Amino acid sequence: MARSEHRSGGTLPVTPPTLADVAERAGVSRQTVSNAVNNPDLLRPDTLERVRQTIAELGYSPNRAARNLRTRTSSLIGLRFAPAQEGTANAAMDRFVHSLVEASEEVGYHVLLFPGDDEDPIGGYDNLLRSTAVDAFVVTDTYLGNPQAAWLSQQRAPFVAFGRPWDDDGARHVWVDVDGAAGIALATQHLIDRGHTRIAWIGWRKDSPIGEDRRSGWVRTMHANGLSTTGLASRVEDVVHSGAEAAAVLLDESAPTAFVCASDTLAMGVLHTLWIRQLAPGKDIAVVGFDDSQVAQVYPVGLTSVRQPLEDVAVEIVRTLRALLSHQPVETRGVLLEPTLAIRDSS
Amino acid sequence: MARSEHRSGGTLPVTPPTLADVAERAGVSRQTVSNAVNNPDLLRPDTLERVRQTIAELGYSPNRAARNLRTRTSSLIGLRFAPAQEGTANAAMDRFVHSLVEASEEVGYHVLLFPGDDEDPIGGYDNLLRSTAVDAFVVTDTYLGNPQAAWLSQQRAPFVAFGRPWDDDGARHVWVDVDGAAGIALATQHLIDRGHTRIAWIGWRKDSPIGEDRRSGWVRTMHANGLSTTGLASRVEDVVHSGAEAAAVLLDESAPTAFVCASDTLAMGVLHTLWIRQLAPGKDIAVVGFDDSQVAQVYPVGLTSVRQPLEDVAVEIVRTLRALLSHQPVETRGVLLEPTLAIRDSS
DNA sequence: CACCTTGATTGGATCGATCTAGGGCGATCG
DNA sequence: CGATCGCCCTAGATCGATCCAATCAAGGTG
Repeated sequence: MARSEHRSGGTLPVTPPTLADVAERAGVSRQTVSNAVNNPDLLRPDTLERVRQTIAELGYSPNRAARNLRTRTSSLIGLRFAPAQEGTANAAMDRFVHSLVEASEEVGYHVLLFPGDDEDPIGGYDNLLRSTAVDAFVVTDTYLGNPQAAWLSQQRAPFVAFGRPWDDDGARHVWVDVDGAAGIALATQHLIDRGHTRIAWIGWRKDSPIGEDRRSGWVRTMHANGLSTTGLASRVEDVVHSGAEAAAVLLDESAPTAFVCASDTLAMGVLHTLWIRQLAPGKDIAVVGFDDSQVAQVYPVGLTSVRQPLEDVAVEIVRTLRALLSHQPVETRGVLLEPTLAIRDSS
Repeated sequence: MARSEHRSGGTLPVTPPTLADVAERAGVSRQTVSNAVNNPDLLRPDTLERVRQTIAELGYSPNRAARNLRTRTSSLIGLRFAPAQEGTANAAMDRFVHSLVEASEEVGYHVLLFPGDDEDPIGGYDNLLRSTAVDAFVVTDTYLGNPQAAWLSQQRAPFVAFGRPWDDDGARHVWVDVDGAAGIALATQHLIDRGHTRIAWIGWRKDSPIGEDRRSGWVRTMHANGLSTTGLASRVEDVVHSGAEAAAVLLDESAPTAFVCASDTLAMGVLHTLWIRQLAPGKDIAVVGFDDSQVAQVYPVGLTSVRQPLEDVAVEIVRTLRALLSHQPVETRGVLLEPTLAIRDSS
């Protein structure tokens, strides 16, 4: 069975070299080459060296499809990719995806993106699962009572969620999340340390568990420092002008000297109100946002913001996925990571 | 050869049904089932119906790995994913990736992300190519004289670039790009229509071909309207404070009434200077940015910005990729798309 | 009626890797 | 000294789909 000749180090041959090519050239069997790649310990050192050299000469790399077929794995992690919403400052996805790609690469996995369809939220998952196109999923939107986590659990599909199963106590899946309350507590304490006592909260509507969680960090820290929260909180939609309006009302009614916000979007609204009223952020009134978005970073004054450790989240998720996929017992059902505070001139 | 029974519509079976399972149950050969999936026209209508029903009953979906192995394709498009740089407003990647994922899905492709390594820019490409893990690539960073495009061309690897081969006239690859000059021309004309005559340009350093291209749109439009550009241009680094400094200098020396910037990042710098000088954006001085980033959208005043038609870019790229992969002759080597202007209160 | 064409379907071979069982060989042991 | 063990390696079978060549039935032609 003569194969086309392979040029070494030049352009890619029309058909890349196969395991059999390497085996023939190195004078060993196919299985030995396979072992050289996957179980080097099984080979005698000199054989290993010889095979490795041949692999290098031919520029051989195992054919993914063949390997996937035989091992019933794909080394792919599926991720439904939703873009940042227009008109908001929410930019977590971008950084998270990058972190996930990096962390996956470290352990030999790649990230496969697929689009989301709000009308058929599990369609994309189902297709990939049925065709065994991916080994596992990372689910990022567990908060809205989405059926994905439950559905995947039911299918026995391996997945890790970024986000706690807020509304489902019975959820049995594994998750990684960032402690938003701790982040807001950090921000609140930071403001208190700067001498503020009347610190207002502008958060999301009450039906958002994430929003309520973050809010609790503010309440907790205020009370722990003997400060009152009455009349200092507002719950609105996550859009700029809502933040602006809320800030205006709070300034009029309660005269706070600082604002802690559930998002950078809301913080931008606060900054807008300050600008209108000729109040200097950071000097007259302090403002803190959440997510350390690009907006927070490039806003002229610099917006202090709670920064999620997305790199660590990604690493933790990949670590957990590996454990799941190798059928090791996963010790903890959930992991909660601590955010940090990116301090800028607005506080 | 008895197989485990498959429950219909319940949890996924331990091993999903195969083509052979469907064939046996429908009382036809494997090839007929394959044809029902891939070449329905070959089947007699009643046979097709019967096979389709069986496929539905079993919840059969072709195994990707097997198909990939046999057809030597993967239906995957590789994309090197670099996150937005911290401290800039550049957010094109996020939206572009989403558009690409959507456009790919439409034609049965998925997007595979892999990390970039500045020290070994072709490493990721090489691995995926050798292991035939992807069918093609989308290359997004052609501008920096990166060796990727040339290397991929040499390897005969199918790819489409998002971005013109600025510095390589001999480049023979296919590309899709957005006409930045036209976008800036649009912005400039918009300002002229508003009555501005002294319109300043703040762009990137001269060694950026993209920056020079965008600048040419400003020059062209100014001259076409009989307006002078002398003393009204500045070239700086793409960071906020450089934009702020440039704006300050220009205001002092040339008293422009409007600024057109090569990026939203620079525009934010301009807005900062205006804020310091108590000048109202949109009233006293007009400002236009580039990229329609989240920053432009949530900045309190609302930053007018040139918006790249990334959805169209993605569609065009996928269309071109399909042509490449089906070995159809690609009629045009490059496609240039027109941006639009997102008009907000800053102008 | 023999011969050819067309349409619908089939069975074996194949893609390139890994799994499984087993073979060769030298070292160790009773 | 033969049996046994472990190490290193090999050959055939296999994963699940598609390619290819061949078969069969039905219809048209001379």
